[in-house]
Amino acid sequence: MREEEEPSWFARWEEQLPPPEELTPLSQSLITPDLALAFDIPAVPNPNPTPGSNPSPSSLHTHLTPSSGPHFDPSDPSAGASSGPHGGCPDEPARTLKRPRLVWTPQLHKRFVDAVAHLGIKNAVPKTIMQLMSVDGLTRENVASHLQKYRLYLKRMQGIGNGGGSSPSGNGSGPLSASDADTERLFASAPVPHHFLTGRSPGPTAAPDPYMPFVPAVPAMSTLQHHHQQMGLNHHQFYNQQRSNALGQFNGFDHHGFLARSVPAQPPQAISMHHHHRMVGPAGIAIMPSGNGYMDELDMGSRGAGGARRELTLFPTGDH
DNA sequence: CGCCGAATAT
DNA sequence: TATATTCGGC
Repeated sequence: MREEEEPSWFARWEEQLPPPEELTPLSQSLITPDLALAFDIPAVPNPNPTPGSNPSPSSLHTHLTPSSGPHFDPSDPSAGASSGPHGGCPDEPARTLKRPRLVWTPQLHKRFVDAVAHLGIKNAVPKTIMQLMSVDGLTRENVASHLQKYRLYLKRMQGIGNGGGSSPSGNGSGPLSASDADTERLFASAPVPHHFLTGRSPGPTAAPDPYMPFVPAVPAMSTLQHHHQQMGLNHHQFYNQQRSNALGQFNGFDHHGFLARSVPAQPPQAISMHHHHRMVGPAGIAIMPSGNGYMDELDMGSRGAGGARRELTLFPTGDH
């Protein structure tokens, strides 16, 4: 019921940008695929050395697919080690190698939703969404797959006539599975724009939604337009920001060149593999006090609950 | 052909 | 399961 909140949409975006720690894992794209496969480690305790002291082993980190750069040169010194003693395929064409499954974390999903919101459901197609997201390594297929699921999710909600954030429980026409719960938490982590459910399309006139600041059909991405110091960011700056933060600095090798070691140790699969620990109420109801389990800085920042508010609040419970 | 979207596969 | 891959239609 609060709607007068209209800070800068981009400000919010910036807010959502996860700290470097969060982005680090994304740089997985850097390591050569074959290396990752070679290292296909079944279990690695804590591949994410977050100095903060938040031993949450699962979720939260977004893994990006290894950027299959057209001509990526995986000449990692450390990486080279793997290609040597194996005697499999000496020359490893990055292509034909399977990328690790992308894990859609709340952050990634948020970007996804924002992009879709900006485009409008009708105009939101995988390729465009992908471009808007500006996530390095993200493929059209990745987005398409997620989009498909997202659409189904929206559809369900439409039927229920509720928008945004609450579980469509109570809907007798749909057996709720654990899968739904999981999915819902993810989707619930990002607010669903109004026009989504109403099937509205933001025309050129654009509705006064906090989601549609401008949205060019496609970022012309022309040369740079230096106009720093501007509150009303231009698309370029906007996107630039995104890009920088989205995947973080996949460019630089990790702090100490340990990337080779630590990264392959973090196969996305492994993460999605074991996620059992969940706190469930006696009645079997998720104990999500405020609604969703994921609480990014966004929420906290807005609320200013006062008290502890820093870092991502995965799960308040360190229980395991 | 590329792309989208739904089905299908893993 | 969630995500990837395939397939048919524009």
